[in-house]
Amino acid sequence: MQKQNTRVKILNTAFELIYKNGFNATSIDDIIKHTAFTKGAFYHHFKTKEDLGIALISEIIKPGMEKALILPLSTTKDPIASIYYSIKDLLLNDELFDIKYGCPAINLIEEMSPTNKKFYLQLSQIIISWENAIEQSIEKAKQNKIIPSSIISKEVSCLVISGYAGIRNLGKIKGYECYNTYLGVLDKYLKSLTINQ
Amino acid sequence: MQKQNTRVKILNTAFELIYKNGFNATSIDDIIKHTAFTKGAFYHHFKTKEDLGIALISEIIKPGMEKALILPLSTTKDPIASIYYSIKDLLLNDELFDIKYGCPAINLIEEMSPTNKKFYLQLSQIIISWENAIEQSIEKAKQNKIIPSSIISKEVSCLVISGYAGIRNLGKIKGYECYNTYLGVLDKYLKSLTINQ
DNA sequence: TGCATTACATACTAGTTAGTATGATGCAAA
DNA sequence: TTTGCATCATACTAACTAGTATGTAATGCA
Repeated sequence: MQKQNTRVKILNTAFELIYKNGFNATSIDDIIKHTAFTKGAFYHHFKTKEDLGIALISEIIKPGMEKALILPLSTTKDPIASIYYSIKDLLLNDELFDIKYGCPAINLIEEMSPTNKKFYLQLSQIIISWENAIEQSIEKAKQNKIIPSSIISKEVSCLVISGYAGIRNLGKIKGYECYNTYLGVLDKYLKSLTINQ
Repeated sequence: MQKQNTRVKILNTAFELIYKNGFNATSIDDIIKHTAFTKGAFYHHFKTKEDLGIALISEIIKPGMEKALILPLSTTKDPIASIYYSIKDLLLNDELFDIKYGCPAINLIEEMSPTNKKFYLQLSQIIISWENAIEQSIEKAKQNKIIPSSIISKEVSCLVISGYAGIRNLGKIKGYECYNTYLGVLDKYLKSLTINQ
């Protein structure tokens, strides 16, 4: 019980610091300084710093992305609208995330995936899952005659995901205004795919 | 003459290492180890590591982005096509960039702009310049009756730039295939704006 | 030619880094 | 009660970090 508590506390503290400053720029001393624990506790629960990073992804970032972006798509009657609103909710209403620091998953892809294979594999899974969820939504919309069958679902998912990744990057330098602009054009794009626009 | 040479050599070496590994993960010792010079040379030409980073942006990254993405837009007769082809050229033909490591400018925005004001200001300028160039292209296309005046140029630039930033991030985990998919949907989107599709 | 400045090289420092070694405490089962 | 394991704390190390101090060779200029 207390074991889980300590581990989770360290993990949450690490998440916040790494989210704001990056993985390499956040030291283990930094992390434990922000908790009531010491280095002994850290290395009791995590084998290495890399181990902490992997736990961070699989236990915090991945569930968070799934809850915000994937789950809404699998339970909806209006797949096209759900793509839009899941992203809108995440960008405008998620209190956990600060526009200045972007998206935790995208940040880690940027920083770690080119140089660390374990990070690369974990982060790939998140993106591929989201990609699949969007593509299934598009196929569902085709079946429901909401959008024409000529639409290539892979292209839609590519534009949606790259747009999300990009706007979370640009938000760091342009602020909230660009989120609203992006949501406006995303909405128009998705509606332009539908048969009765 | 030789002074410029040493500085430029250090700068180019630093660019390559920082492009691949990030700014924080690249040490000054790393950089000079990849040149024929020593720490004395480094600190003769650069006041601090931050100073090197700023020089990197203004002397290598900014001119590179302007040449690849901004200049083609200001000298063309077909502004919409130029937006597409400038990005296509950069993604598929630029030998300097490796898909695995993304875009140097986007990488630095991701890593440094939230925590370093000088980086933030320099990198903002690049994005704003590109944004303005795209918006002017859209306005030009409106004047030439290529696209309807109802199109909001700010929205187009937002989708194009966020798409570029995002796909250079996703390229790190998905490889070249996603560049082609992205270029396909970018082409379709831009053509969907035109009057005679 | 003499001199000052530039352009480096070498050797250092103080602080930080991930990770380890060892010890203390509590708790659960025997 | 005692044994053993889990849960931490403290103190350490070796390697690395940005930056400095100081010296020296080359270069431009009077």
